[in-house]
Amino acid sequence: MGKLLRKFYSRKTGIVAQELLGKILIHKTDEGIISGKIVESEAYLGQEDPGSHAYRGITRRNRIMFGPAGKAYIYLVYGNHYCLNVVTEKDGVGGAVLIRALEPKEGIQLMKKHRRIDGPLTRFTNGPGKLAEALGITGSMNGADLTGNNLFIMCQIGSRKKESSSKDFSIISTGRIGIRKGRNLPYRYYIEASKFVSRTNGISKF
DNA sequence: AATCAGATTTCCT
DNA sequence: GGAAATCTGATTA
Repeated sequence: MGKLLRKFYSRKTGIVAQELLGKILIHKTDEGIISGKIVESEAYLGQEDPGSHAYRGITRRNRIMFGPAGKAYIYLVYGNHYCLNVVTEKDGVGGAVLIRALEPKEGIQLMKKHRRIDGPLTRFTNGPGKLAEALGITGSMNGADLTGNNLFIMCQIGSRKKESSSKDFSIISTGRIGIRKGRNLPYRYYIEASKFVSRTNGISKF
């Protein structure tokens, strides 16, 4: 039940992506705490991964990916949605994990307000753009330090068991969603049987 | 299931 | 200058 430290993030992107499943993402806002369990993630590697923003080296947009691990890499996609990634790997190496879906925990009312919707809880944060909006995350937070006190990730919310590392779920891996190059690499991971993932029908159509 | 508008930045030519 | 972009919600059939 501790906050994840830089040591956790500063490893291979694929490992971090899988180990983030089941962890709790927390955003402390002026209005209150908003949090959820990470149930879906995608690994985006460095220069060797054609699907990654880092593929062509450092640019103005992706420079955060090449910096120290444990920072937030946030960008605007398709003109209207923000995506939250956590930077991985050693300083100087490109890599990040896209957080694709959460299971809402705290701040449900705030999520509802931010998203301006009602309806089933399973649709509050089942997509990268949705969860960023629900948590109040915008591009102005690009580069935020996840080892700080406003936006961070924890092992568990007050669990009495000394669960340590015993995962109580299986991980499914598929191709990544919404990209063209490198789409068949199995770098998307999600918790089997979770009702809060963005989609369960495996690899998206070609 | 399939299509489409929305809306804006980034990066390559 | 222009294509492409780690998406979502609504509409059509």
